[in-house]
Order: sequence, then C-alpha cells, then structure tokens
Amino acid sequence: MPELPDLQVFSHNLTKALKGKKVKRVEVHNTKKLNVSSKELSAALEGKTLNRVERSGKELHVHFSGDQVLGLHLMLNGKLYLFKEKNEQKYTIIEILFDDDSGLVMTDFQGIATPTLNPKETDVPDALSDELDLKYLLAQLQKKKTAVKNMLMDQHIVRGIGNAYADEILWDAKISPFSIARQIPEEKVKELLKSIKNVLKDAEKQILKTHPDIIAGEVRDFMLVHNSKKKETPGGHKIHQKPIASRKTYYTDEQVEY
DNA sequence: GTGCGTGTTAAACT
DNA sequence: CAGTTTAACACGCA
Repeated sequence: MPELPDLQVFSHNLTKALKGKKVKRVEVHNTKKLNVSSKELSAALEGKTLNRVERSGKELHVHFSGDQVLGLHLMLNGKLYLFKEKNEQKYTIIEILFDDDSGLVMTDFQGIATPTLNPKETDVPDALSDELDLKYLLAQLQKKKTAVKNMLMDQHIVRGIGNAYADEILWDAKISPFSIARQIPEEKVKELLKSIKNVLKDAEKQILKTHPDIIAGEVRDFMLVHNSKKKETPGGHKIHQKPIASRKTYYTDEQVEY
C-alpha cells in the first residue's frame, strides 16, 4: 500500500496528466464503499473539468469545477491506472472517462478501496501541514498511555502516517516505538516532530527522483529500517523486529525507550 | 503449495 | 464505560 510520500507524488503526477480534462462519464463497478448512489456521483461529476489532485492524509482528493471533490482512498491494495479508450483492469471499483476518451480507474481486489463524493473536512492535522506543530503534538502525546508508534499511526491524531513510515520516523528520532507516548520528554518530542517532517519530505524527493511518473504501487527500497532486506542500519546497528498491535515493527538499540 | 503484508472499521475483549 | 486489541476484507508476491 502506498503511504503518504507515494500518494504525494501520485497527486502531483495525476494533476499533470489529467488537469483540464472534462468528465464524459463515470462508471461505478462496486458501490459497496461509495457514500452516494452511482447516479448521484455521475450527476455531480459529468461535464465537470478536473482542476487538480491533492493529497489529504492517506486520501487523494480529485478537485473538479463546480466545487466537486472526489476522494479516493486506496486502503491496503487499491491501485490507480490511466487508460486510453478502454479500461481493461480487473477488480475495477470506479472509472472516470474523459471526453478525449482517456480515463482514470481505481481497482482493488479486496473491494475495500473507497471513493467518496465531497469528503467531509476534518480538524485532524495532516502530517505535513503546519497545524501539526510542537504544541499540538505534545498535547496529544500527553493524553496517551499507548505505545508511541500506535499514536503516530492513529489517523484521528495525525493523518497520513502508516506502518512503514512510523518505523522510519521513530528510528530517525531515536525513539523506541515501544515508548509510552506520555513519557517522552519535551526535548525528544521536538526531535520527533522534526523527524516526521524530514523523513516524509525526503521520501517524497527520493520517490520523485527514482519514479518520476508513478501513480500506483509503493516505493520502499530506500527505507533504512523498515526493510526486510536490511539486517543493520547504516551505522552498523542490528535491526530487530517485533510486532506492535499485530503490525511488523523494525527498530534498533539506538532508539531510547521511555 | 504457504504464509505474510497492508489500513480501516466494527466487534470483542479487558 | 472507555480504552485497547483482534478479525475480516482477498489477493499478489516471495
């Protein structure tokens, strides 16, 4: 599953590929997760022009003229494809056909990737937004007795961080993922905030450099800790693994447990 | 053939 | 009751 930096690159590339195209038709093949009827969705989007694609947490927001927004959440295994003339993908959830006969399709063999017409705005800050600052992060951490990794991945607290990047961020900040959130000293929370921003932004740059046109899948090979191919970090520290909340977690002895 | 990975939600559990 | 953990989703991939 793509995580925040992958999605950030997708949004950029989708904007580039689709900006200015006019929607000819919307076809929903799987309405299970859609928040409106396929009729309503068609009515909302047909004839509208695609303005841009943005990332919001782990969701992509496709902005159309007339203030219409289509949210696309890929969940675990959702994928996006562009096509010319005909969508030939299996497991199609939704496809948007433009009036030049090109199109965008979202697939998911599990059927849990979710399209949402005009998704509700939320007060939860995106990991890369300015609203995620030291004051907010401290206040949230102090409320929690759970492992800091669980808190980082909780989309009700910070939007956009998944399993793999949580490990990378905590290693970068030299904080053990098992640390109890409220016990992390303020000085270290500063480090954590810095690591959140740096790790995610750096990853986006790496992905853009190595996969300039990517709109699906995920790029993980540059990861230093959350990487099954790596036995030790660049500094030569052995990488351990142990589940947290049944998710595989990679860490080293460099990380202090609070 | 086998089992792991992956986000979210709802249900189960403490 | 509130907070936390687990099952389900169902296939690609190694």
